Amino acid sequence: MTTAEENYLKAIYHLSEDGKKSVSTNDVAREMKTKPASVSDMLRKLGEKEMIEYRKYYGVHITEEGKRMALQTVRKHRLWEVFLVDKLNFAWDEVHEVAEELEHIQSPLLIQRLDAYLNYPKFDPHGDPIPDEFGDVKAKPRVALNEMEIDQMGQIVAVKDSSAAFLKYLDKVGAYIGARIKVLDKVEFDGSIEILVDQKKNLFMSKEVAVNILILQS
Amino acid sequence: MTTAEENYLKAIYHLSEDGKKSVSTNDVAREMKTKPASVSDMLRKLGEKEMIEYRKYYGVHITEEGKRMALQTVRKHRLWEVFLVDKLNFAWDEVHEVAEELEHIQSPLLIQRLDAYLNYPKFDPHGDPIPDEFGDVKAKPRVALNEMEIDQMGQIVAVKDSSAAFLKYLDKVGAYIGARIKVLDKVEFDGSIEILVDQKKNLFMSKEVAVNILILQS
DNA sequence: ATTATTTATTAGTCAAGGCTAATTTTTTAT
DNA sequence: ATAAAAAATTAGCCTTGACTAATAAATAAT
Repeated sequence: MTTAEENYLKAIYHLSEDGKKSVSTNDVAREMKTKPASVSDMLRKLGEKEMIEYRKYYGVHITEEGKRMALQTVRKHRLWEVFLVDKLNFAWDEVHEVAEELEHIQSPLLIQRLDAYLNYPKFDPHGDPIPDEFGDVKAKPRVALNEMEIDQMGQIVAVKDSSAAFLKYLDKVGAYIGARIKVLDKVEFDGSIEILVDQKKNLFMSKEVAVNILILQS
Repeated sequence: MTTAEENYLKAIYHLSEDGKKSVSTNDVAREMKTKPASVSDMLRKLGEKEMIEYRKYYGVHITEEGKRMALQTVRKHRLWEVFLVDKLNFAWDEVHEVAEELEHIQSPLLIQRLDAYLNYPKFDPHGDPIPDEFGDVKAKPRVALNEMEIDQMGQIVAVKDSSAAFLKYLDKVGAYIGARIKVLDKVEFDGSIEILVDQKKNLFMSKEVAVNILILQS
């Protein structure tokens, strides 16, 4: 698998995640920032390698093998993101580009060792679950609070920014890991959000705060 | 700079290190495991970019700018090697291939952070000095004991294998960091070596031991 | 000094991955 | 049901970095 193939497969995998049965050439082109003509070519190749089922003019469907490969790449990407944030003190929103390069390093041993070194993390800094070496994802995905809709409920399970200042702020306003929350209102204009904490306390916060709070939805 | 260009430049840099004024096309081809025809092509390109001075049929000479670039790649390579050994518990002789890939990740910030995280190491696990961010190499190179010639002298400055077992062995035989040594004899057949420690104690060791002892030559 | 040999370069090809332009197929709208 | 629009594919070209075969230049040997 070349780097380009890995990237296409990952894109196709992500595009199929949202329950979509088949992914169109244009979808892939948009995601990959390439032209549809280039995509057609690559789909033919990935089809021949049986990473996808490719029926001309009808989009693609990822195969089990393709999914396995894509999940390996996703695993590597997310492990590197954890490394960058936990060990090298990158901010959670600074890591994507670099991880996009690091994920293509070919060394199963490296990933195994990295995983152990990071203490087998289950989530990346954005709250997305990290597949295990077999491509299995056990953990339920977390979502940033700002991405939730009105009336949705869940539980605060983690924060992205663990700076002292941020934790202090959370403590002050009465938000804590484990708190059950419900979205009461969202302001379209600035992305600020109002939530109900533990069915008793109303809490209004800016988008800047909300993006850093991870929710396990229920 | 592409990955290929970086690799060629690094090869040319290494080949010019041994005081050679100019490096031949064949030299580069051998080092890069490519054919001379491919090298000619790349030399023309690197010449146009003024990374090297290229006179057809007369080999190349690296420019200051080329040296600067090559040293950046060397720096990245060696920092990653330290990471792999110090943090991920790779053995010093297992890291080269992976570092060869990692060195091409493009992110100055990453390298800066990695350097800090590793505590600004001055040497890689093979004893080679790590250039600073400006390409300056202050430290004198170290050499593995097995690479020294008869009658050469120096001082033990580090070990590559820092396992308890190895350190215990060194202690037992009376070798220690700081000891002054002189090579008395080398056995061609198995690479074993006999040294004089602190001008008084003869010590015979296998190649397996010698490769793990780093000497600052004098 | 001329030939032989070695070394290096050019010419032409290939695969990967991108592109544009032209064409074909599918979908949508009348 | 057919025409128009949208989507996808093919054809043909480009660049990078390899290769082989053919040629040219430099060096070595007689």
